[in-house]
This record gives sequence, C-alpha cells and structure tokens, in this order.
Amino acid sequence: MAAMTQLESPPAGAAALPEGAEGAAAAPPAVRPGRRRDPSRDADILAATLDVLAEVGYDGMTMDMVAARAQAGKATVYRRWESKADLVIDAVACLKSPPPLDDLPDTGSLRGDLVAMIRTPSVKDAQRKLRIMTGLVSLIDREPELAETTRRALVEPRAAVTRALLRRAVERGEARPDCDIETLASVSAAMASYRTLMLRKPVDREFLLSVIDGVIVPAAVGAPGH
Amino acid sequence: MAAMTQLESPPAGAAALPEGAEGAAAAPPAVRPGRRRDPSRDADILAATLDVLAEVGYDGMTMDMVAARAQAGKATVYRRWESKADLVIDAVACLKSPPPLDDLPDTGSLRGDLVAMIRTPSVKDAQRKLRIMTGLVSLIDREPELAETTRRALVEPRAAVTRALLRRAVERGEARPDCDIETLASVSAAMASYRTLMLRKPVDREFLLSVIDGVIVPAAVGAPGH
DNA sequence: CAGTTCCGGAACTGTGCGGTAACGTAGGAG
DNA sequence: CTCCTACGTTACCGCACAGTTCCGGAACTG
Repeated sequence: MAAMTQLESPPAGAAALPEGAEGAAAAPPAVRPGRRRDPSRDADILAATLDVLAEVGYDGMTMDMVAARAQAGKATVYRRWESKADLVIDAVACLKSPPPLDDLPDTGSLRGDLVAMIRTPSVKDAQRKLRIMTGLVSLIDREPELAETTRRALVEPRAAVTRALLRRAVERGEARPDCDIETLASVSAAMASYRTLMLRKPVDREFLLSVIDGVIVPAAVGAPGH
Repeated sequence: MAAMTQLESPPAGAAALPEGAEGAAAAPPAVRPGRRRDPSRDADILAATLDVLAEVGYDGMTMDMVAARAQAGKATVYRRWESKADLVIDAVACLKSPPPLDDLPDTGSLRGDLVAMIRTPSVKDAQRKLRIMTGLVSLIDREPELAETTRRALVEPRAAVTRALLRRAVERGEARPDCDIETLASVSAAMASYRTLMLRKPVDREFLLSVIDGVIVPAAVGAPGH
C-alpha cells in the first residue's frame, strides 16, 4: 500500500545490555545459524505503523492492527521493537521526507515562491503528515524526546524552505530587513496544525493562500504585496 | 483546589426517554421523596475533571482519578453523566471564561492594545486552557461536536478580542483597510497551541511578544510598526 | 541429515479501566 | 417514626489490548 522508500539504519533492535558476567565471550560471532531476518519486513511494518497512526492515532492503534496491515505476525514485530512506543518512535524517525531544498522555486517574488511551494501533491503529502502529528500528540508528553524527533521529521523540512525563501526576499530588498524570519517561518506549520487538530477542517490550497496573502507576505513585505 | 464559579444549567443528566406505554402517568411529579441531590457535587466533579484532563489528558484520565480528586464516589459521577466522554464534553462546555470584552484595552496603538492583552494572570490562565486542549485532541476526532465546543469555550473568546482590536485599528487608520482580520485573529491561538502541543515549550510573555511584533502588527500595519 | 533462527498465525496471560452492583450511612418528605 | 433517595466506599464484571508463547513451516549453517 504505502510507499516507504528509505530506512538505511537498522532500528536498533533490542539492545538488551548484556550486563557482562566476568570476562564473558568477548564479541558474539557475527555469523549465526538459522534463517536470516528478512529486512523487507522492517519497512513494511514501519509503513503500516504510519498508516494506522494516521488513521486512528496512537491510543487507537493496536499492535494487532499494525501486524495485520503489514501481513506480519506480532512476534515478528516484537522481535524488532521492544514496545509499542519504541515502534512508533522509530517509525516517525524514519519519515524524513526527501529534502526539497535542491530545487527552490525562484519566481522573483516572495509570494510567487511561497505559492509555488504549495503545489497539489505537496499539499496532500503534508495532510498525511498532519494526521500523523495529530495521532502523536498524546504520546509526545509521555516521551519528550519524541517532540524533537517529530519536529525534525515532519515540520522542519518545510519550515527550512520558508526560511530560505524569506532570507532571499530580504537580500533581494523585497522584504524589510528587520523582519522576524524565525517566527514567520513557523506560522505556516502552526496555522496548518491548529486547523487540523482543533478545527478539524481541511488544509487545502485556499486556506494556505489566505495564510500567505493575509499573514506571511504582508508581515514580511512593508507595502501591500499583490 | 480549582476555582469553578459558574455552571447554571444542569448537565442534562440521564434523560432516558420513557417510551410511553399506553397512557402512562402523564408527567412525572417534579417532587420526589428522599434525599436531594447535592448540586455542589456537580461543580466539584467538573472542576476535578478539568484538573485531571490538564494533567494527564483524556486517554490518561480514569474515572477513579476524577472521583478521587472530587472526593466523590464513582456512582455519584455516573448518576450525573452517562459516560466518560459525556463528562468531559460537559466539563469543557462549562468552561466559558468570563468575556473580557467589556474592558477592551485602549492604548491608542494596535501594538499597545495587543500587549495589554497578555498580562501575566491572563497568560497563566491561557496555559491551563492549552493543557486542556492538548488532552482533548484524541477525543476530538471521535466526537466531532467537541471540536466546535472546544473552539467556542477555549479559543473564540481571545480571538474575538483580537478581532475587535484589529477592526478598531483599521477604523483608526492605523492598520491597512484590506488586511485579513479573520486570519490574523487566529494566528495567536495557532502559534500558542502549536508551541504547546508539538514543541512542548512554554507559551510565555516573550514568545507572545515575538508573535505580536514579528507577525500580527507588521502584517496589519503597512509600515514598520514600533 | 540435525540444529537453529526466522516467518505468519493463533492461542494465551496479565492488567488496567469503563461501567455496575452492593453495601452502610446521611438526610429530606410524609 | 417509615420510605426513599443521594452519598462514599468497595468489590466486582467484561472487555480490550500489550506483550508472550507455541505451532507448523521455511530458510540457512554445518
């Protein structure tokens, strides 16, 4: 079902500290008998986790759901992750979207650049991420580290683009030099997540345009933009 | 512990429709024998609900916690509300803060008015509300009506004030006449809830000032404010 | 071949919690 | 006084779910 293309690092599966007895057998020989673990199952399980997370949230998600969606047994899941929380944390961490920094739009105006950012496929991808964020809220205040992970994986990429566009607009002389780039760059994410979490309204193109034309551009550019 | 000063309407306790058999005893006589229900328990239970909600969220909250905090028995709670969800919905609905619209600050400038809104006690009260909102997120997408209730009780009062201040600034000629008041009025709430839910950072005076000076004022007023 | 580890599936255990029922007591109506 | 209801406490039921274990089978090592 889902895409899931990356995941290079093994998810740190079960590092139960051996608590060395007296001078134990140094390093366990890397070669072990038996059937090899199938790495493709990791990605399937993580993708299934994100799907279920986006649909029912962390508290509504059960390990049976994840296993069923991944067509895996629960034992296969627990062989790789110690707990439900561990699984979700890893799934979010492996969600780094491909950095869209390479092809920054350059339309010549700040508004044009910002509008170019919200092409339709990009918006749909962002909606999925917002659903995932919604489901993570309840876990975030039990696992503080997850807040930072989530921010980096889900929010920061887009904020970084906005930041770069604003910086360029300042250098170009279009935006006023004293504008608060850091705060302005987080406005989009804040407005979008607020609309999704509390208002339960869709974050569509029209809404994003009103944020660009009603907030970001007028705040960055002195004169009425348009 | 908590304040809890309002609550005039009885919380609709258990209106099990009688499904009239043939010509039953018309209206049940309003006077009933036995001990009267103590109305002060309602407020205590609702206040306890909001306290627990702010501390552990909806999914972490148990009915035993609420009953213990209110020094009540679970039966006393269930005599008034049919379910956990009902209790929480009523608790949020009874949280209408006193409308601060009567004494709108009038400092002569938009920035001065907005800064006057964020006096220290007001900020602390808002933080409690943000904690409650955080705990409600997981329930909101199971009970769509709750989204509207939450918005009206927790968000709308402050947004309405901001809206009024912006409108006045436009009439005064300070803010540009074409500014998007509706979108700008929701920026504060969005930034604050985003910071609380996702970033887990405190919504303090410094942060709110950066929203005012970095976003709202420059977006509403054409020229660099200050 | 035997021995070991993985796989999906299913049965199982333990626990925490929503909701109910049964106490014994307090207090208002007749 | 006698009913009847509300109150707080405690025990209890049922269920859902995290996590474990076992099964039959597949894959890999020696």
